[in-house]
Amino acid sequence: MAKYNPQKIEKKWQKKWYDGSLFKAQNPSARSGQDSSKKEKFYILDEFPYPSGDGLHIGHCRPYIGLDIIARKRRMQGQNVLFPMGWDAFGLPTENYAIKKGVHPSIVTKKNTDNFRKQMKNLGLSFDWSREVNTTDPKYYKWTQWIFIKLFENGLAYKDKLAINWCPSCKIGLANEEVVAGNCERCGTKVEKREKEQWLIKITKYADRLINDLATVDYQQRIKDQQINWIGRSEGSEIDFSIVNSNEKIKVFTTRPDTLFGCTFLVLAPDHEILKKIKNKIKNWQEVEKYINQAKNKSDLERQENQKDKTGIELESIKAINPANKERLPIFVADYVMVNYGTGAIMAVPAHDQRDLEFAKKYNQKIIEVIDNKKMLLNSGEFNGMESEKGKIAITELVGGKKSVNYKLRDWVFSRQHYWGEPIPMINCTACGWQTVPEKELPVELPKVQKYQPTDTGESPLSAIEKWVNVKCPTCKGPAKRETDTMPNWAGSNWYYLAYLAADKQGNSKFEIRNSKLLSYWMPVDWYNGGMEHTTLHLLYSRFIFKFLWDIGAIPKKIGNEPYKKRTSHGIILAEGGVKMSKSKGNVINPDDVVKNYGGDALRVYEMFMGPFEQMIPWDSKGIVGARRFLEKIYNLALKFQIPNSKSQINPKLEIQNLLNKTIKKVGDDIELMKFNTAISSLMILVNGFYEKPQDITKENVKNLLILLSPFAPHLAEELWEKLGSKGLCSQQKWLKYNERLINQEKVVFMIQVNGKVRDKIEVNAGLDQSQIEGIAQKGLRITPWINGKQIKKIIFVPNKLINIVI
RNA sequence: GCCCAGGUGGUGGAAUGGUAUACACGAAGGACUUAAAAUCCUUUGAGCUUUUGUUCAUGCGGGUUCGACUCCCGCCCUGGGCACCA
Repeated sequence: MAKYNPQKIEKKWQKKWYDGSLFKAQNPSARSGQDSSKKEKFYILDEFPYPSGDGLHIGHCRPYIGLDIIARKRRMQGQNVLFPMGWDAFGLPTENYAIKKGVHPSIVTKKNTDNFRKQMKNLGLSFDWSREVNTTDPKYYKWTQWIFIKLFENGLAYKDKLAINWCPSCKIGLANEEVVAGNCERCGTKVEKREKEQWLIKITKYADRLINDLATVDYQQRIKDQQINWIGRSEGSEIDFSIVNSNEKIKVFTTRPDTLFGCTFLVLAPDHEILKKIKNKIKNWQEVEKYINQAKNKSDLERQENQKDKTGIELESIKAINPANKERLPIFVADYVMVNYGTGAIMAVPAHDQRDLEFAKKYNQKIIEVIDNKKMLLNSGEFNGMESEKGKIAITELVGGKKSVNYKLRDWVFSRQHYWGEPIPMINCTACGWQTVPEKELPVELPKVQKYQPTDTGESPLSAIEKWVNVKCPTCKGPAKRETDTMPNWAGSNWYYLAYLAADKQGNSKFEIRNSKLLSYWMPVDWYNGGMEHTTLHLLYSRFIFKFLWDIGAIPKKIGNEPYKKRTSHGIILAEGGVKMSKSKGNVINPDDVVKNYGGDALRVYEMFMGPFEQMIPWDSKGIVGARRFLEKIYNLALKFQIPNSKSQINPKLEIQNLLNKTIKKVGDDIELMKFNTAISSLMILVNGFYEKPQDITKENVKNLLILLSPFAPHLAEELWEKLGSKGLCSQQKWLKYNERLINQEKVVFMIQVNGKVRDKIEVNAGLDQSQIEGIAQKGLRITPWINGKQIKKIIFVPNKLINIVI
């Protein structure tokens, strides 16, 4: 008997599938002529990877395989499936490699994407390769630039000088999102603060919509929670505090205006602008200034470390007035108050705020309780006895404050001082100011440079190319200069799900983001899967950009303003022992090796079987052996039916039918729930069942097994389908429907419990009623000792399942 | 500190109110073999028991229920996210 040889089988079928464009999604125009059956569209998407030089990671494979299973099943169910793949190819590692080796980044990118594509094909992933996109292709980034222009035209892109997070190693400005615990997300170097002119995008303007519209989409709750948390909306009041003998006022933001009577001092952030205005009135200004300078030099990390030991300094000879009770309040400067949140000043209520309490104790400030344990106000003048929740409005009104909303979300820093990114399509004219590059001149292509490394001054390497930098102002034709900063990695991934709709390897130049026919047909994405680490970055950014495009009419209104109908997340794969895989630890598993040793199908089955899809899970080099064994078992089973005269039996055995129908239901349901591990387990049970009753199974049974197997191990299914002499391709067969009648067994095992403990089991015909079961149950020899001489209080009956005698 | 997800055999895990430990890995014993690998068969939560059985066990402590891994309350621990956010 021939042996299962995945290496040979897999190459053969991959060639058939990809050469035959089997997974090509049909655009509406192409369909109208020939396909009158009107298939339902299904757009399923996984995040496109950054094509690094290390090649495909074993962890990448898990989401791709999972979604491939869903895509393959939906195709078999007759849907017009769009399952595309592309490359998010701008980025630092490629640039760093280019700097080191002196090779142009586009050549490195080409090499890497070729490798990724090959690796993906080795897994039999059913991507529509005719729609492959690459963010570094000028035809692609023309539209990334176009979106920027639209943002600028609509007042959502602006330039501002601000203290940015600066990585001294990468020589690059970082968004808040790219700073992890005070360090650069990429290289781990301690981040510094540096003032720089930067482009910013007003994502904060969309903060409320980004929260509220989550109610309209089907995202895993943990994803919604994390986004809401990140945006950090909090409602409160803004209240003005006058300063004695001054016209200046200190505005504070508080979520607890009900505690205003308990406010015993104010605290300003060290860089609060009012300090400059009132410094003449501050007796100890020299000391205060010294404190301010110290605070400025503290890094974010140092501030975090000093959380418990709060420092501050009182402004001597100056007092504020509590607008509620007219008490005179001391004013402090302390670095536990942030300048960029709220108003940069707080009213301290030490009785009801932990941080204020710590500070008050250290600097001997009064502590006044204003809320009792029944959440009623006290020590609050006319408001005593009022519910604190009502007091929020009442006290805000009393002092002439107004309702206010604050967010943790910041505007999005959009400038990078690097070569390998999309040039920002802006021109600065001394006479006219910032101008957009005219649309017909897009894309602004990256010019060729000699050196790719960023400059020590922090300017982009593009700034050195005078010929490119100096241009005519599009408005007045006077001398002007191009923007030399490039866009962050996130720019190209903002809209890539739209790029797949029109992308076509041959006709890429005709690519048009505003194709309403394609948008109307394909959007929104029906199912989007990606990593949890992108929840607050890419996922939020791309939702924002889609809403913006919708607002300006680039997206047909009827589609709605959410790009993704459903969002799921996969868990990462850890190394054996539960630690992260990393090159430095030498514990990285290479998918190429696994494919070589066990086959692509075995890798697919193992990665899906290893545990719940959304859960983090360690790799187990022994686990893959089980997957391989399972496939060999199927191979050997199916070969028995190669004998040409093996005829299908007309009346297959009922038990096998029952098992098969149960499996059809279980596999189908589980795929939709991404419970791939239990789907495979049920396939194993089916195969084990076939092995136990070889005389009862038919060729038809085995063919059904192959159809169910095909999304998981498509190569093997295809090969055996052919070997059984079946027509067509297995992956193009109709998905199986189960027969409800055949799922229900004729005989059921009935549990007999006494006081909730199982004391006996009986096999009876299905559908017996309570009195019939009671009769059988009480006669049972095993039961009698338990109920003998006892009073039966109650009998619980669950049809076809159990009877519980309570004594 | 706040938000989220978890805690089940030697291991990955299954079971969402009704037979706890499916499925797989590993281990032990056996068959085949000159031998090994592969394959196949048997056993495999712990205890008591010759068997029949029976008791205990899903992080800990309570509760609801005829019945709880599952629901509720209070803890402990692990992982992820956020964090002087007023």
